[in-house]
Amino acid sequence: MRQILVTSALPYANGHIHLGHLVEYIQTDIWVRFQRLVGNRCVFVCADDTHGTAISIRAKQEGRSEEAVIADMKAAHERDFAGFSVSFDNYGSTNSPSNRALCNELWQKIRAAGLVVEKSVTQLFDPVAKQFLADRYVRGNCPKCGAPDQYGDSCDKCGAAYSPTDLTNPVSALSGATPELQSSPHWFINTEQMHDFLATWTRSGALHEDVANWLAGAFLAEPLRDWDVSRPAPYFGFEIPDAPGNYWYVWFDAPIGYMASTKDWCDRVGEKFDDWWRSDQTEIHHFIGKDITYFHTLFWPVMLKAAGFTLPKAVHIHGFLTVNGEKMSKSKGTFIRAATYLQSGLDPHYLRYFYASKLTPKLDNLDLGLEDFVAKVNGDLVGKVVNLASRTAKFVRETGLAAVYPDDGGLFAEAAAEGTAIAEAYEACDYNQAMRRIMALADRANKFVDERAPWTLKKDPSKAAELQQVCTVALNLFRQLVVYLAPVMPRLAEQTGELLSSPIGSWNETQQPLVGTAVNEYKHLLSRVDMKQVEAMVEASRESAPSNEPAASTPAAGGAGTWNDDRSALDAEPLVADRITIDQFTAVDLRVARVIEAKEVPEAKKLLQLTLLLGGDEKRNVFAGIKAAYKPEDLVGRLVVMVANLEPRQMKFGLSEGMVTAAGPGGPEVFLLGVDSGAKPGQRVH
RNA sequence: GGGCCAGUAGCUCAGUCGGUUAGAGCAGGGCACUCAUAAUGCCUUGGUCGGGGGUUCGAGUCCCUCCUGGCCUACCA
Repeated sequence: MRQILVTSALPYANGHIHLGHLVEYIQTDIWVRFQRLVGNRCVFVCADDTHGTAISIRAKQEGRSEEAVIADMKAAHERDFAGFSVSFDNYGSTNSPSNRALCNELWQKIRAAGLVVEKSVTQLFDPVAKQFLADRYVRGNCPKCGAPDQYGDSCDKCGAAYSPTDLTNPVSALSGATPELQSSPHWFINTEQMHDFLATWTRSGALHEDVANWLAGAFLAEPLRDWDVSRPAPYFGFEIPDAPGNYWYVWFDAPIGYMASTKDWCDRVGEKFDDWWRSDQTEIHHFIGKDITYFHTLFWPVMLKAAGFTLPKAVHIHGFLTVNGEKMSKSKGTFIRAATYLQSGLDPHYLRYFYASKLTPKLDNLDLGLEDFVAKVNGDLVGKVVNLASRTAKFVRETGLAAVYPDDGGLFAEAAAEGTAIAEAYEACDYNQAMRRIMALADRANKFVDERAPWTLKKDPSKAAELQQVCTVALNLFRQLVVYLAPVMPRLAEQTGELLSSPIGSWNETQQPLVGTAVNEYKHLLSRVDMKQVEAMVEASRESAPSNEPAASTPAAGGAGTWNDDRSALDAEPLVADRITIDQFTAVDLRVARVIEAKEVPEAKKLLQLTLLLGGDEKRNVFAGIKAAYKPEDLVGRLVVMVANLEPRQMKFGLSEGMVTAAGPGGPEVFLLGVDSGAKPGQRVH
């Protein structure tokens, strides 16, 4: 029996769980349930990731404490996970006493190992908010192209990367004050000392070959840079004991949260922590998304190694979720929260099955095609698997299963033998292959029922024994499939246990037929999905109507009159605290303009070239970064709002004489400002 | 610009070490069945394996090159 500790990445306490997150939790939970089913000791822990600047800012905006914010989010996360049958043994928080204690312990050991170095860092400091500013909380003019209101790390307009101290006219997004340069001590972990260890560990089999190759090329080919793990006060996190006024950076304490959650579980159930994190007997498996690969494959192993803990046996990395082949989109309604799915009435296990049918050990993105989803659930689960019980159970309602397992031509034995390959596929996270094999078995079982036609036997009382035999075989083949599917469809396994009067609790039950038990009345085990349910869920997730349609015509799931507007957009671009005068506003000459020409700029990735008419022959040539969101032909003729007195800017493709106004985060999600009908080109916006 | 990955049927994808006539599921077409949730079974249409070149007795598979898409990285506006 193996002893296995499994983690999923800690969701950040600043947002709700959505279908993208669920890829990971479902992938992990299936693996965990599989391990338990085959008889391994498998403990699954997770926690909320609670620290960092984003939480503080949100708390401030909402006028309550950080603790209050994270408590609410934790409760919401746990509800969502429970709704999708994610079977954590413990769900903790990085803001816990156990995590603080473990952070201290690791820190001391990493220091003792000689890996900690102190260096002075010069950063922008907000004199009003009295804190240092992370890159994204500094806005200013791009040092390269001069574009206004850019983040401190890179420019949306020209893509230039720079440091926040390079911005011209920098402004704090927190207070609107002009930040000042200020130095402060920071503590770093010198990962370069562990270079050789990492070179070996990344090739130890813990990582997919592609990942090891990427690390070798992108990081390990040259000396590793020191990793800055401290932040000066104020910061929502744990204060570093031997560096008062400084806090551990969220990515230092977050992975330690895996350990803290394990510790909490140990304390609760009477286990020893060292058996799980300081033991050769325990395999540690992390499941993560590819976006956080290097934290888990470089820094984390270094921390564990330096502090003398067990290294991960494997880090399983998955890709991102797309919906209908595209990035999840709030405007298209494909940014679907876990809670919205649950409220829609769709069975959460359907999503588990769908993800399982798509998941492989590769890092590829996974697409949730909504039509595909409906077809798979209805075709595979209802049409093939559950159909076996549905078409035979009632014939043995009175007799129960035969006392001796009849001759089935070797079907059960063949399917039992297939168990090895299915188990290997689960173990390797190749659920796609496991599902394919299971469905192939379902096909064979349905064929058997078709050939033996129990409905014909039913008509001839002298064939009652044969009828019972045929149904005993069919129901055993069904039950075998359900056991194979149990890691994915735990609820179905329970229901099947009730139907056949014998609970399912072990993988071994696929190897031995069930005989002589009572068969209870058949009730639908799963119901078909109607595309309309899915469409309703998408509608409930849609945040802003794509056209001028009033939002009120599409009430959200919460009922009429609710608009379901969360604050995610605000969080992405915090309100500017700095007030302006009316004069400053009127300095911006906003005008209604008609797009009279729009064309592609072939060499440009993001730009369209627009000719805007302000009336008469007053025209402006404007380059707009909206190529991913609009087609030129859809723009010609429409009215937009432009900044008419913006300093003209020489761009690679020509002179840009203004700017069209739009909302949205960028890329395909750009929404041009329009005006209500009646407005005329040239009119000023007041 | 540099690097990495991918491209196989309408869709989603298998395809081992280079080895027979390139497979599956879904979708499409036909037939059967009527127990089952319009479920199931049988038959069937559909591919220049992104293009081109090369190595080889033999290439979806190996090499070169080009095209397309994605990711990483650098730069330009």
